[in-house]
Amino acid sequence: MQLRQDKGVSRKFEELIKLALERGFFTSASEIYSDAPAGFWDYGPLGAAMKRKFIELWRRELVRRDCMLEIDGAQILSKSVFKASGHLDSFVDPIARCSKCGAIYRVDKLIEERTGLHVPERLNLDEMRRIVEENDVRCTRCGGKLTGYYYFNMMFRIGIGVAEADAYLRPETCQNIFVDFLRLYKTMRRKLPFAIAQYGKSFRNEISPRQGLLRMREFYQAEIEVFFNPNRANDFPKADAVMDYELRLQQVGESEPSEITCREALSQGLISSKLVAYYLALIQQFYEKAGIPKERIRLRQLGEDEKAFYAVEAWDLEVETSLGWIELVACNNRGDHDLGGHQRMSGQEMEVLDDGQKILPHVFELSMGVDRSLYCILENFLDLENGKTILRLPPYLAPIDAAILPLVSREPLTSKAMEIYDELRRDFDVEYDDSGSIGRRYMRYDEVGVPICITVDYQTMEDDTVTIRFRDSAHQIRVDVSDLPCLMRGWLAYP
RNA sequence: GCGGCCGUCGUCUAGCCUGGUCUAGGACGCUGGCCCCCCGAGCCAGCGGUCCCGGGUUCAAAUCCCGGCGGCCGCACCA
Repeated sequence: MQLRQDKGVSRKFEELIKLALERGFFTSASEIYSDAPAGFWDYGPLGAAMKRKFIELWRRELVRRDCMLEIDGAQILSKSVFKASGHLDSFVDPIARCSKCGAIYRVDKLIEERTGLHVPERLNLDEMRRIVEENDVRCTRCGGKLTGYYYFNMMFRIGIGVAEADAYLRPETCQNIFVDFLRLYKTMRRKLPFAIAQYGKSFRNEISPRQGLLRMREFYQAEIEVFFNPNRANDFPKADAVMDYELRLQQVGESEPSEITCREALSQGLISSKLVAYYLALIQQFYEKAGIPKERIRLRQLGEDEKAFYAVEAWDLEVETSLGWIELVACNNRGDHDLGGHQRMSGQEMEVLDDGQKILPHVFELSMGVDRSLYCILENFLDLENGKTILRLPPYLAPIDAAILPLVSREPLTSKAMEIYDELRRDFDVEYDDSGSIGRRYMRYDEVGVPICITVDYQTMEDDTVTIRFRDSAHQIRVDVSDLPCLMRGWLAYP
């Protein structure tokens, strides 16, 4: 049930991009230059503030809730890291060029398209060339022969120092976590199972970035890597608390998700272990806390042909938008792919003691696309009814907590409003605004999701009370100025 | 990267086909003033445009031609 439109992007997508540009959520990077490459975006003040609040929710609902360790790693990592992780060899597309017209093709896709033969993921270039020649696969445009076979690696390669030694911008944040695993395990005094989290930038040289924040070349990930003993993945008492929680699972071959408790999913064998069930529950709950309605969330199981090269079990958390279902979190069981790879490559033994024996931990990850998540949340709460734009964000995700507005731009109301602004602005993200009629200002702040407006009027001058006007209902109440900090903390509180 | 459509103030757009009257017009927004107002009020003034970039044709290019860059959709890839 894709909601994808036949023509153009959705109206909501367009309105959101427009709002983002006009009000400072995000804008394309290098904008004023005509050579600005696609796939790079700058967050403006409101976007940066909202992202900060989103990450704070992530810390609250995942990192702190589950006692994870959070690190902040380098974005440039050595070539060896990516040899070990497999990205150097496997994070590639096989490419060939038409010798006549220069058209560029993905060889595996072209073979499948022309011959119907399925090309396995890890077939090497020579074999692909052989298949091309045996089946006389040619350029679809001019019929020319294919030449110049090579692998296009989606990592950005960079040169370090004057010698320009090969290194790469990380294509996923988690490699730092794997490389640092043993030191963290030893120094932070953890026992399996435990998780390490990281929020930061990743870089992928996408062939064709599209759709604003949804596919970028430089993007934020918030990743969680859970290290566990594969023999004891069901010895996991923490999961008991979520056993009756209903996951919205969509298995391979199904077209709709179905709600099923963790307990039931485990007994039917849909999920490999209690540990995996627990983390799937946590991530689904996180998006519910972010305000996405449950029926717009699904955990879709990936088939063999869809999974990343390192995954042995994979679920994507997806959210339904006006553009269709968008993948926000890859939930992958990476097995021992990463620690095993780094152990072989570095010679550093990665095995740890658990349950009386040395084992190489397996990894289950929750790899979240932050920018995509922000898009989906913004779109979800964008209300365009009645010719007005109201961004009905949960208060704890709103970039601005409150606006402080003198009813009219005249003394002593302006000074009084400024006084309240001075009083609040170190504890809250508040703005002062006396420009334009009060109605216009209410609308202005509705558009960017400010949940409450604090209006200073003539009565304020008499009894030190202000009008509180709520974004979602437009209802007003009167409160004492001295009660504002306490009341605001309540209105902005997490659920 | 291919194919289709497209690119004019912050945003939306008129003009492009039929080159000159365009030193590019309007609306919304924004700024200042009057007004002093509890849900986008009104009036006045103002700011704001490399017409995506580069080249070509022409006496003359937003307009015609070529190349590039970018956007959207489709193919594909993915957080």
